Amino acid sequence: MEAAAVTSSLQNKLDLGQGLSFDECLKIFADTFQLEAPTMTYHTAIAPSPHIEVNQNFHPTEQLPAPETLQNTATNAENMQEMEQVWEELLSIPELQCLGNQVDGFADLSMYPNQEPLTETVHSYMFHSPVSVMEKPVENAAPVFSNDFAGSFVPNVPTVNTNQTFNVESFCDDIFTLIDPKMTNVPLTDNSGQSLTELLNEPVDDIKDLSMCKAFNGNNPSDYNDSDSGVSVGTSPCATSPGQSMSSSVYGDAPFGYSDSDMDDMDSTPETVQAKNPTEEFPMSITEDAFYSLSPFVPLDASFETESHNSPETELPVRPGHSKTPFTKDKASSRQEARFTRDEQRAKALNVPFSVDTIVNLPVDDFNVLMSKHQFNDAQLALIRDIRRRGKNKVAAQNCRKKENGEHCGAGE
DNA sequence: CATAATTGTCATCTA
DNA sequence: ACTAGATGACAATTA
Repeated sequence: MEAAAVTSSLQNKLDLGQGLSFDECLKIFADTFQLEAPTMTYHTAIAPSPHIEVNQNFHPTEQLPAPETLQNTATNAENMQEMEQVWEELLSIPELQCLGNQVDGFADLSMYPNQEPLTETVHSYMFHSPVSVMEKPVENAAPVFSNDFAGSFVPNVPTVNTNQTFNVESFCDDIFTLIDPKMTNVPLTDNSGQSLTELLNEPVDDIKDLSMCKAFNGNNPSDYNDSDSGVSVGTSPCATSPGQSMSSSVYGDAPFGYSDSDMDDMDSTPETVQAKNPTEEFPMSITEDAFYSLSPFVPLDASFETESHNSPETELPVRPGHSKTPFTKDKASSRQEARFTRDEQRAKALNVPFSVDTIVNLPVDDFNVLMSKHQFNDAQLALIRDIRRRGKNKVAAQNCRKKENGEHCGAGE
């Protein structure tokens, strides 16, 4: 039984403790059903979602699927029923719940085949935060999400033609190209190199974008509440009620596994997936996640691979004050990135549309202009200042230590 | 498990 | 008054 084969294959991997990415699962699918992974069409294989062409070259008028697409479509149709069965089995596996979310994301999309902004969002974002897609009230999915996002952080993001084939491998490649600084020369979010004008022109200046963070923050209020300096964040309207809102469903299933220990608070109420205030009705801002997803400091590849793990301690550090162990031993190699991710996370929590690097390295004048340009709330301002202060102090400390070592070497040795 | 080294952060001072 | 830099101290983590 192929269904059983797939299920057991995935389950086996999970049992082995391997990170199982969505991509990987799909490949298992493709292998089992003898599909050509590169041209596997999601709309028949998984859900009646539109074809999505993840191609850097977007051809708005190109509606006809490639020949191989049709072929695979037929092939998939033959296996569709069986695959549905597989999915049911797979979704019965707790570790693969995220797949269900992601598929649901596809399904949701399929319901709105013409919502290009949304599919555009999916293209660059869905795999990183399936829950957001899943839970996003598509009816309310204002184009502002994806539009702002695309315009803000991924100016080169290809527009998705919903009638085209979804190319699995190219999709993944593109995704990683987009999110992995190692695979792209484009500093997508590390806008430290950008001119102030460029930064200011970023359409992330709408306070709505910022408010949308509340959906995300909601599930992680302590995230910004735990500012190391203890400054500020308490004033955030986002930090209303710790332990509430979207909670672990987001972090647990979120490919990026924002399972910072800061989120411990929420673990007690994993089912509390609800907004605390009107602004939180926005499940998540594309901007924020996209931003951090693309952050050069986020170990995306690692987190992506472990997205299905749901292990709260597999990702990201904790602030020193926390008693929890921020890192597992296998994460040691990514300590540096994860360290930086702390502030990235905080910024993410408050939907600060700039990279930590930008915040830290921007000249005072430019920084002030930037702050005035974007209408940040108190919490965001405080956080940004903290990030800037910490970032600068970190550099200063490093310099100081270098200097100390140099002096010691020069004088004593 | 204990220890030293490393690193990030905070507090404080100075320019 | 504000910011940046320097530095000591502390805590967390790693080797």
